[in-house]
Amino acid sequence: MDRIILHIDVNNAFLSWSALYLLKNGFPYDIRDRYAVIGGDKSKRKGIVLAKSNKAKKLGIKTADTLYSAKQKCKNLEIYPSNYEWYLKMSKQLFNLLSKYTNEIEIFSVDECFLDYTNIKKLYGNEITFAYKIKEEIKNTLGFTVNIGIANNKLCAKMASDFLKPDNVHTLYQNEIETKMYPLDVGDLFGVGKKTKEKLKNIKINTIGDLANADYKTMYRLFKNQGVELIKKARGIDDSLVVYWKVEPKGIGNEITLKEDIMTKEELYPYLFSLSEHVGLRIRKQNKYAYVVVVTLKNNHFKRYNHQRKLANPTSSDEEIYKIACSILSEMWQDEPIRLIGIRLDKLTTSKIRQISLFDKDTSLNVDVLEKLMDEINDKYGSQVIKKASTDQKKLFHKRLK
DNA sequence: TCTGGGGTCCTAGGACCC
DNA sequence: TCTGGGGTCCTAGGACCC
Repeated sequence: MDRIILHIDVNNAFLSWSALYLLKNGFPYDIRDRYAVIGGDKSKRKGIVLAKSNKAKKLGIKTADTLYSAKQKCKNLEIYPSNYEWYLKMSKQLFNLLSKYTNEIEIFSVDECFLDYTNIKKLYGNEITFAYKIKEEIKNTLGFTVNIGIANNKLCAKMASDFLKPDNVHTLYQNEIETKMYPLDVGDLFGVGKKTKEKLKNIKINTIGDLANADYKTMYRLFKNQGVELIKKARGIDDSLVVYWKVEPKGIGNEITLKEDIMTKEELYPYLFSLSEHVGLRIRKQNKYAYVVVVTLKNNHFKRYNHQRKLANPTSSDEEIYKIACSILSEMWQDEPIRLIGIRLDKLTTSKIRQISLFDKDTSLNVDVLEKLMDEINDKYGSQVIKKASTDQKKLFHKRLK
């Protein structure tokens, strides 16, 4: 049976949500009807467009444009600040509304999600009718519009929700891929960014259809495995599941653009310290520890580079993170003006204990740890090593460890 | 008045072990 | 003295997404 997947995407999320916030607080008009953008703080050197109204979009203003260039495109552009706390609230309201119908929802970002309709179709009927119904429900109860894409997999549902905006429902079923998707510019394909698009255009691949029919050998030569994946995507093939349980983050990072470029290592230490506190707090909130600390720098030419260090024992301590970060910074220091600095914790684990010596007498070993240890041994030496042991043998093993 | 911050995934090369 | 390859781990960097 074909799957039915919906992708729900808030139209101009940050701008729509800010519009609602302003209206709620007595603002005289709806910024969705103006030449308006949500912008970063210029005084902090973050002057870029985060979201734009449809009117502003029509003048060619794009997300991530500098506010300067956005104003070049529209002299009387209105710029409003972002309000992340409010955005999170609105986001939560949206997902709560949708979870009335099913819990098979995958939250993809603050303003979009996938919904697996396959199993609830018998409850709610035709998916197109359902999509229109919840689109209206969202508009009437929450006050903002969404686009909904309907397809037989996540990739096509996402592509479909990107068709004509705003406030629309589109389908992109298997049998519509050639007519609806093949004519699109190859850069419109999810997963094809600026660089890949350029490379593709160089070999005369201009549309998604061109990519779908591209020569495997050529694609492999130029893009390796990614090339083969790209062809599959262009043909609308995607087997990935709607993952509706809470996804554990793989890493935790914070970075900051400095008010001015900084020339010396020593001046960066205070920033490194406060970043350590930030990521430390976040990782402890999740009861996790990190095996890897990464320091990222961006120089005044916007070149980014990073160094990392793997730890023997994972950590969640501010001081430890800070010390390691300082040491990494020294190692990577190139004596050039620095615009941005960041710390990231990677390879997260829920357990602080990594290695247990089999002959260590005073390990406070519990079953969880034993299981983890077994997993590690199995991973390393092949699954049969421990699987074959009987339960009794396992107990014996456990006892010996004690 | 130049150009954010949070992520994920992939690749390539070197070290190291068997 | 000479010569493998397979596998894993680690690091750096790149591309992409919202």
